[in-house]
Amino acid sequence: MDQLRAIRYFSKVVETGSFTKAANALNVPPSSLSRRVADLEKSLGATLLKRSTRIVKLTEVGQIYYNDVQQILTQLAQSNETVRSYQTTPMGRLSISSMVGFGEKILLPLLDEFSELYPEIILDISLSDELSTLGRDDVDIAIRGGYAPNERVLAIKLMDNGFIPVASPEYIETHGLPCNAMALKEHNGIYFKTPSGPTPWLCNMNGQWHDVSGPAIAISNNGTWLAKKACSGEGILMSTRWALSSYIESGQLQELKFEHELAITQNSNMAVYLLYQKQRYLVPKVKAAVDFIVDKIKVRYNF
Amino acid sequence: MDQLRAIRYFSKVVETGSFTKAANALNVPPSSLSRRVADLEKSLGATLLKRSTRIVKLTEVGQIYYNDVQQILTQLAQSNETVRSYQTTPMGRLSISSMVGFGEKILLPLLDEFSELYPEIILDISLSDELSTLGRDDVDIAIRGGYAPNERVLAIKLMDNGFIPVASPEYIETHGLPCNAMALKEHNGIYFKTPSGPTPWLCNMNGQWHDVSGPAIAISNNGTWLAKKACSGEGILMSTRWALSSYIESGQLQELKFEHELAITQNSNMAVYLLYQKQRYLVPKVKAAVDFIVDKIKVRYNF
DNA sequence: CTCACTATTGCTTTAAAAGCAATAGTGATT
DNA sequence: AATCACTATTGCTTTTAAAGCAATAGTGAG
Repeated sequence: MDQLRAIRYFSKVVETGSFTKAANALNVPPSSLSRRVADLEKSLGATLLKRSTRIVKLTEVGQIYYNDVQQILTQLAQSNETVRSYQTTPMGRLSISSMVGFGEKILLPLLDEFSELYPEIILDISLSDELSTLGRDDVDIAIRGGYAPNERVLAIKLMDNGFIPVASPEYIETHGLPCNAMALKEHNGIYFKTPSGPTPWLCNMNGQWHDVSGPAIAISNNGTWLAKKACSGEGILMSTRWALSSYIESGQLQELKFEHELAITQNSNMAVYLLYQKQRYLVPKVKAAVDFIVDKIKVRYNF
Repeated sequence: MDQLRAIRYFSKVVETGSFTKAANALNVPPSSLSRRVADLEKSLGATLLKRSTRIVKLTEVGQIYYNDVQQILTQLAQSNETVRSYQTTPMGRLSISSMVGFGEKILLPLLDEFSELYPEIILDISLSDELSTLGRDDVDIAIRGGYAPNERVLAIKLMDNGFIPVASPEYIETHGLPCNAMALKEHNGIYFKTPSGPTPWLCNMNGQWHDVSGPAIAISNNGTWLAKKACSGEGILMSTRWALSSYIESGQLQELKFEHELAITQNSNMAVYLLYQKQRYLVPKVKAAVDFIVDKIKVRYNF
């Protein structure tokens, strides 16, 4: 018996919920599916599917087996692809997931260049601040703010992700320059929001953490909109240096510096990481993209 | 093409290093192997094996593919077994690996009872202090001193693994009771050896670690032998409480207590863990053994 | 209670491995 | 350097297993 084929048939039946539909999807007669699945069940000595003419559903073991087998199928597919594409030119669909802000501001412009260099790679970009697992999901490369990845995943630090406070010159003129971190409590706050909530203004003075957040006038997970608000003098904003650098350079915003540095979390080593599955680095398209992104960002942003 | 069969053929060829030997092992003509492996290579578009009439060896991709595929085969075999044995009585070969000392002193007596309870389970016990990976190796259950397992492996704490210093009454009479930890430096030392070397006597005094090891008169990885030496008054021994408790109870050895506790590593939370692969808990024999061991040890040793 | 749809089964056809014998190539040995 | 022994491969036939088709039996909805 070709167990692999039987498993594929079985999976399709589970996914479509019907032998007939699965048969159409696979372009084989329903009788084949029926027979192969029956073979599989016989060889396992267990009933995987509870069938009636109207409805097909998984048994308890069937559910367990389906889950296991799904993982095995993807692993096998990946191994096959690794070998197939080994020492060939980079090509095919490359799926990249990135944090929204970083994606819009830095990654997408970079990938435009990348596409010119490797026209045979079809990019599939998802921007989201929710963290994807990078295991089950078919994401080749993920870019995330500093969190610890698991052992199968390799993480490369792309750049710092420290937050800095800024305000427009107009705002400072009107409201005065805060003389120290504590004074921020009296200022209008524009807050960046992560999936785990708005980021407070924190300050570490002599080993003690203080929350120096001022009254909020705007909260969003969209950095650009917040930066606009800051530019028009509505308040003080804390965001990442890379998100703000263009505004600072043009003079629209200016960095506020204090004796005691500000932060948005007590966890100090915040950074942007590029993540990929170690074994997938052998796939040319993945290797090409990882190398390209890491290299360009090293050159352009880590002055 | 039956890819699974092709992969099995391929693997056998790799393992035996020869098409002919593999063919004998599998009871099929060599031509079948040759053809199936060729099919596989064609479908992958890569050469997996470098053949000459005398020698067969893996190419670079072949090596990668072989490693990947090995894992997939074991996973599939395990999934199959899970289903096959689902809700049947515990039976079959159960492979357990344990630290030597713990195995001899605690586990094996326990497993004698287990065998009576589940006569259909054939036990396969390996005692070793080297740590096995529990992934590739076909070990169902492993018992190890506190180290962090990976995500797929579940760890259950069986008992503490703290080391205590002991000496025989005769030794104390002859050499005097050490008045504090520092005084140990003047005493004869009997040292337990782990794979990473002999275990020193360490003492944390006011946040500072001191090595208070005395001159060694015996070093071994065999706890029983060391305990005998300690009983005959040759020196002071540090070993685990569970290894020494019987001697202490009989009065052959007595525990030395100090103001500042002794240890053999700066890492404090030493413990004995039972490890198993999460998904394998569904296999009755594994579940039976895990439940049995954890339960018995909870009842008997965690007073 | 009937109808429509579905999974299954018996039978035939088709495809793909197994099996066997012969061939060609390679590395060690003399 | 030439032969020898052994091995992987290939051509061909046989065997096996899956595909394909048509007919059947069973079940849930209306």
